Amino acid sequence: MEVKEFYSTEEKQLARFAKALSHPVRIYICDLLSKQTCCYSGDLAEEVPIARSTLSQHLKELKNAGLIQGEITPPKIKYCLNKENWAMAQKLFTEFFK
Amino acid sequence: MEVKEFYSTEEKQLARFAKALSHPVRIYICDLLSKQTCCYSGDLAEEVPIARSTLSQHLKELKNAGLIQGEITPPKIKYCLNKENWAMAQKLFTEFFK
DNA sequence: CCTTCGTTTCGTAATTTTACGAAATACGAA
DNA sequence: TTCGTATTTCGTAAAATTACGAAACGAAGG
Repeated sequence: MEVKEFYSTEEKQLARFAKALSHPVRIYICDLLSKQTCCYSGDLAEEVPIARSTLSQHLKELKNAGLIQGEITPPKIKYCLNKENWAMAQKLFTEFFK
Repeated sequence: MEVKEFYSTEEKQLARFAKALSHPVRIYICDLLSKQTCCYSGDLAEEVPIARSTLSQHLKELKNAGLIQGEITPPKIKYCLNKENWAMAQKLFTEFFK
């Protein structure tokens, strides 16, 4: 028997997006990706003052939250916003603050 | 000598707000407060499926992030949105997703 | 003054997050 | 196939988050 969920899908999804954005470097990355179309992990690594492995973890979290996606273009990996989910996040936040 | 900050004030502030909103119960609380004007910790405790002490911790986090404020009206405490910071969060998120 | 009510703080535990360097992986080029 | 480049995963450690119940607290009422 399923325990009844207290929180709505929207609430959980919004919290999930918020969590993905709860670190300055992830804000920075998304901001960059929303301005230019895409970027490479390596290019980011040169800008951002953290280890590459740590950056990779942050990218993974954004990816898990669905906000970005990575496209392999050997030997690099090109990251872009996931437009669909980005729009959904935008909508959820807009609703929330309305 | 101050180490130069990599992240801008806006980035850090946005991450801070996002962090405050990164848990469903805190989304729930803010949502409630944005719809009705105010509410009491006790009333929340009856709705929400967590211990009162845990709820108190969540309220504290929202307060620390500046999103809500508590007003003592003995023997209860009335919580409201902090309108000024709420507007700021709204603006930062709107900018961010634009 | 002592009790009660509403709430928060304390003590504690389990889990998650953040961070790093070393090692592993994937792929194209030599 | 071996090398070099780009990136991720692993192993690890420190710190933060989330959760609970018990205890403490502050103000009003008896």
